[in-house]
This record gives sequence, C-alpha cells and structure tokens, in this order.
Amino acid sequence: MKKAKDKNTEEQILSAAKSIFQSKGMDGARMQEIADKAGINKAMLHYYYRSKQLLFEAVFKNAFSLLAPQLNAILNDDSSIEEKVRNFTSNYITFISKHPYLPNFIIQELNRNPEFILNMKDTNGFPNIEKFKKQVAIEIENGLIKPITAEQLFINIMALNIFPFVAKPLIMAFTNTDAIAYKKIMDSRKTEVADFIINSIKNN
Amino acid sequence: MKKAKDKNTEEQILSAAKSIFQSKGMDGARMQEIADKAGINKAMLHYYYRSKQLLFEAVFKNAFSLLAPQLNAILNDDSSIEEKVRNFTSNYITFISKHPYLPNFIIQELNRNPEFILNMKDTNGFPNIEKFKKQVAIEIENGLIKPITAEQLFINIMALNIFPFVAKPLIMAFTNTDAIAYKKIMDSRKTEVADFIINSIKNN
DNA sequence: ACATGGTTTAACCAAGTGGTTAACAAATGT
DNA sequence: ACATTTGTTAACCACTTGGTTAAACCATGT
Repeated sequence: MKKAKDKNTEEQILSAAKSIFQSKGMDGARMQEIADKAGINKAMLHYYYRSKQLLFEAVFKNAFSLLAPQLNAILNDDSSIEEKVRNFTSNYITFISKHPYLPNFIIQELNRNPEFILNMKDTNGFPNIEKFKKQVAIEIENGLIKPITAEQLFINIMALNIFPFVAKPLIMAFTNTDAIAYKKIMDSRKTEVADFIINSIKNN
Repeated sequence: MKKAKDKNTEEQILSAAKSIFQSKGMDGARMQEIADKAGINKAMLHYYYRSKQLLFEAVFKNAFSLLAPQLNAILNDDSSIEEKVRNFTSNYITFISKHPYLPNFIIQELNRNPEFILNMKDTNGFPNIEKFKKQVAIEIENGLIKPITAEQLFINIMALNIFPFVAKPLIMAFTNTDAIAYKKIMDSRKTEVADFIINSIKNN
C-alpha cells in the first residue's frame, strides 16, 4: 500500500499545516510544530512541499477555495437580491462557525502580501462582481431597490457578515459579552443582518 | 542636553517600531529592522524597552489609544444616534486614511492573543457600550428608531466603517478596482454608509 | 533472492533570532 | 577637577530557524 500510505501522509501534513498556519499565520508558524502536529519528521514537510512558502500557499489556496463559493452565492446566483441577501447571511454565519479562523487568515495574509491574490485571480470560480453589477442595475431600474452601486452594496453585505468574526475579541471587549453571549448575538444576526440590509435598500 | 537627546532616541525607536510592527505584525517584525529604521544600534532597543514584547506592547497601546476615542464618539457622545452615525462615518474614514495599518494591526494582534485586551480594559477611556445601550432604548421608546439591540447596531456601524479597510486587498480583487478607484469608493462611503444605516433604522 | 523505486528518519548546517556584555562617550553633580 | 550616572556602541552568545543530506526502510516487480 505505497500510494495509500503516501497520500495519507500528504493529507496529514496539509491538515496539520492548515491548523497551524490559520491560527498563527505564516510568520508565527514553525515547520517543527507542523511536523509534530502531523506526527512526522520535519524533513517530510520538505519532501512533500519543498518549502515553507509552498506549503503555506497550498494551505492558503485551500482556504480560499472554501470561501470563494460562499461569495459567488451573492455574485453569481440567479435569485433576486433580496433572496440572495437572506440566504447568504444565514448560510455564511453557519459556514464560518465551522471554519472560525478562515476569514481572518485570508485577510491577514493578504494584507501581509497583497500581490498574492493576483495568482488566484485567473483560477476559475474566482469571485467577480460583473454579473452582480448588471443585476443591481436592473433591480434599481425596475424600482425594486433604491439606487446604490453594486460595489457599495457588495461591500456592505461582506462587511456586516464577515467583520463580526474578524473583530470578535475587540467587539467582545466593548460589548462586555462572553463567548456564549457572543455566539447568541451571532445567531441572531443570521436573520437580523438580512433585515438590516433589506430595510435599507428596498423600495416600498 | 541629556534629556532632550534621550527623549529623541526613545521617540525615534517608538516611531520606527510603530511602522515595522504595524505593517509586519509581532511575528514578522525583526528587532534589527526596527533599529535600522530608527538609525540606532540594536542594543538601544533593549536599553529603552527591555524586550521585543514590551516594545510591541508600547506600540500596541499607542495604536489602541488612537482608535479608542473614535469609538467613544459613537458610544459616549451626547448627540442623537443619527447625528453620531453621520459624524462617525465621516470622521472615521478620514481618520483611517491617515493611519491605514491601524485597524488591521489591532485586529490581527488581538486575534493572535485575545487575552491581551484584558490589560487594556481597565485603563480609562476604554470604549464601553453601557451608555449607548440606554440611548438606544430611549430612542426606540420614543419611536425615533426601529427596534434593534445596541450591540447589533454598534457591530453594524463598526463593520460598515472598518471592514472596507481591513479587507481592502480582497475587495479590490473582487470588484476589479485599482487603488485610485478604491479611494473614490471609500470617499463616497463617508456619506453613503451613514445613509445606509439610517435608512435601515429610522422610523418615518 | 535481489534490484528498484519511493518513503522516512536522525543528524546536521548555515543563517538568523532576541538578547547581553563590557567598554567607551558624554553629560551631570559636587 | 573628578566621580558618577546615563547614553551608545561593537562584539558576542545561546538558541531557533528553514532547509539538506545520506543512509535506512519497505513494498513492489522480476
């Protein structure tokens, strides 16, 4: 069972690397720690991934490939804006509870190295706003929603959904909430955020 | 002029440390790089600040002390919620343009070490939501705004204002905007974000 | 049985890392 | 004038870092 074993090790490495890189970042992560977590020799990391940088890139791309479909649900789905806002808000908050480090990891590493996203831009499935722009224009023309640019609306949707997870420690301190109370607040947001957005843009 | 010279060196160190720590984070920053930027010997860093950790804490507290008053403008000012939202949104975006690394730095380091904010919580001027909670309750009771918890409203205000700077590289990629176009979008937000929030919560 | 190929390991390495030291320079107090 | 304190430097140190190497291991094909 050469191939089975081999595949297993490679996956074990990636899984350990994910865990370490996503919680400590590129600079804070140590190859030795990843090896320990994977239960293998440090040399194996280099055998399978050549360098810290390449291992990191594998982890980053993997993380990004989880986030991208979520955003495409807003940008490329065919339902109405209202439906998309409601679905996304509900789904995203559930999604992130399973991957709590993900948004922070992506944002942090992209700020450390903004050019890095260019590598990813031509992979297919990369979120792009063009289709959403047309939809917003049409719904405004039809009087369904108030005038707003697609960019601003998209930023607002992202901000309201993602930020509470990214800034969790900060918000917890300001609002005097513990982990349990915070979880409840996030749960409420599954519907409240959608209402907040739709309240603001919908014509009545 | 011992004191003058001495003060000058200390400030030079702090200024260099700010620049390095805020762009590279605790883990990515190198003491040698900070010394070089300050134009002094590496040993001086330890002479004035003992350790990397303490120098970092000085930088962090300094950064936090810049951000806190901004948030207190929302939480503790006496004007109406609508006025506060309009003022904050306009002021904050201007403020952050002068300190672009600041929100990211604080958020990133707080996620790396969430207990760290506890040190800061009992310094006076630390943003606290209690007064704001009362104000929200009153304005709801008076029929000025629709029902919403103070926590949710506060999170929404922070999210809409801060997130676009934190996630800048990500948003730029998705919306196909360059630095100049992005700056323009941020400028529009000075009023648009306030309208967006008020539209959503105001009774009419 | 044996050669072959990929897999795994322990030991190693050069280049940094934060931090210290001891000597020197400059200012201050007396 | 001289001793003392404070500021500054170059050289150094122990330790960690990512990465390499050469030898061993082990499943397979012949």
